[in-house]
Amino acid sequence: MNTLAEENYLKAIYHLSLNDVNVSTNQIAAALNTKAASVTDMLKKLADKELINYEKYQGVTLTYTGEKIALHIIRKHRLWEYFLVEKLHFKWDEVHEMAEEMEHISSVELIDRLDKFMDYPKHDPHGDPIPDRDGNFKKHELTPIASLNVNESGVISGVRDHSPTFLQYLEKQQLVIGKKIKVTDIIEYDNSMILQVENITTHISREVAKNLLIAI
Amino acid sequence: MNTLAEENYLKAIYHLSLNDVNVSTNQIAAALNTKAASVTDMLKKLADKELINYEKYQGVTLTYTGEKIALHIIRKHRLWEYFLVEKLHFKWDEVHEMAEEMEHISSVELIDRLDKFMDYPKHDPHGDPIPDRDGNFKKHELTPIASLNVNESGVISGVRDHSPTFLQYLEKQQLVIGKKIKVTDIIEYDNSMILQVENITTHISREVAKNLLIAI
DNA sequence: ATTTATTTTTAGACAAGTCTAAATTTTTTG
DNA sequence: CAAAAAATTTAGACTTGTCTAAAAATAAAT
Ligand SMILES: [Mn+2]
Ligand SMILES: [Mn+2]
Ligand SMILES: [Mn+2]
Ligand SMILES: [Mn+2]
Repeated sequence: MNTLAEENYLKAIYHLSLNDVNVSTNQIAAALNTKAASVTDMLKKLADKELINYEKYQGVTLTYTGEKIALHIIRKHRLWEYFLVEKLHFKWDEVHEMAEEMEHISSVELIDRLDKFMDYPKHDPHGDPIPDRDGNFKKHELTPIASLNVNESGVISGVRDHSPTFLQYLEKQQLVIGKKIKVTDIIEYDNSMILQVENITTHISREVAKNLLIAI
Repeated sequence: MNTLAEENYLKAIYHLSLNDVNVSTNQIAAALNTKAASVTDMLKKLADKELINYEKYQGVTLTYTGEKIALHIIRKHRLWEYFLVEKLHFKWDEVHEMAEEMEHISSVELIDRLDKFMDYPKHDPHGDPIPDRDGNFKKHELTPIASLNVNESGVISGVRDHSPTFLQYLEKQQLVIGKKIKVTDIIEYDNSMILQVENITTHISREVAKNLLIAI
């Protein structure tokens, strides 16, 4: 159907589209660790297949079909991540690279059965929503802890940075999905925040606060 | 590490090596649905990497390293087949094509945990042995039902033909792994065989008898 | 509104893997 | 054992996806 490279481009374009309506050649190149010239070549191919809308120098958007394909790959990625954590007991910082390979397994029946096997999980280990087989999902409105004021609270529900180092740090601080937190103080000097995480008090930098998301 | 194409060649050579010490270019081409010229190109590459012993016009054998890699791919293939049947409830004739893709997922830790998750199965859904992480397995000595005489019996433990049509036929006749069978008669005219499978009497052709394996 | 800087595209090349057609080697056979 | 047949390798070409370097277009800045 589509090659591995094409799938990776579609997925990257989808993710970049969440921040910008039109996605630029250079953004894609950066996301895929490749060069702008290579991206241009691929954009032509994807446009020929009518998976993206592409006008020279103007950046791209996904077509309806392109978005469906991207969402299906993301569905597979997140279901496999859930499987790896819930069934094989990997930690949340260990699964992304494996899922990058597994998301390209083509069988639709397989992924639907995997979904059922795990009882239709709604979110992956990082709190990201898992699209259903039609590509639909509820996008939960999350805010960074950084946007809270003193005495406000919420439940940790997602991360903005998926890097293993960040995830490992969070785990060590017990700042994991589902934990209820409350901002008890904000240090004026560097805007760092003091959190109450259940019984524990934790001090996090502004940087961390920006990348840790909560539902209020 | 190795490309998808290289892995498929190594696996094909391994399987063909079970029947012939030296594997020929044409045999590999047939097994992989490709052309002899393409095979020659790849054999040079695999020889450069010291994964096969190759002398022009003489056919190939796997090196120690080449065989280890082949066995690791086969381990992954069979563990995923087991997973698909035992956990996702696919039928034994449905899983091979999916496993052809899944066998290339690279993580060793993943496959070891999958192995543990399923409690270290020894055979895949078709009765083929699953190598352990070091590539070791007990090769069970199986014989085709065709080699039995009247009144001899055994337990169905493997198949020589893995095609969906054959597997579907066997399932319909209840001739599945683990069933005890006894040869009650052999028809002289066409060498077909009458079997007692638990309470049922079944009549199978010589062709089927040759491709259905039992442990005695 | 030009000039400069940045982004994007084009041109040309390369590696992997495949193919067809032709040349070579091995095997078979009369 | 020489001629024919079969198997294998080489030569040259093509596709996919990538790259560098140069050209063209767009955006930013004086
Ligand atoms: Mn991920
Ligand atoms: Mn995730
Ligand atoms: Mn199989
Ligand atoms: Mn099998």
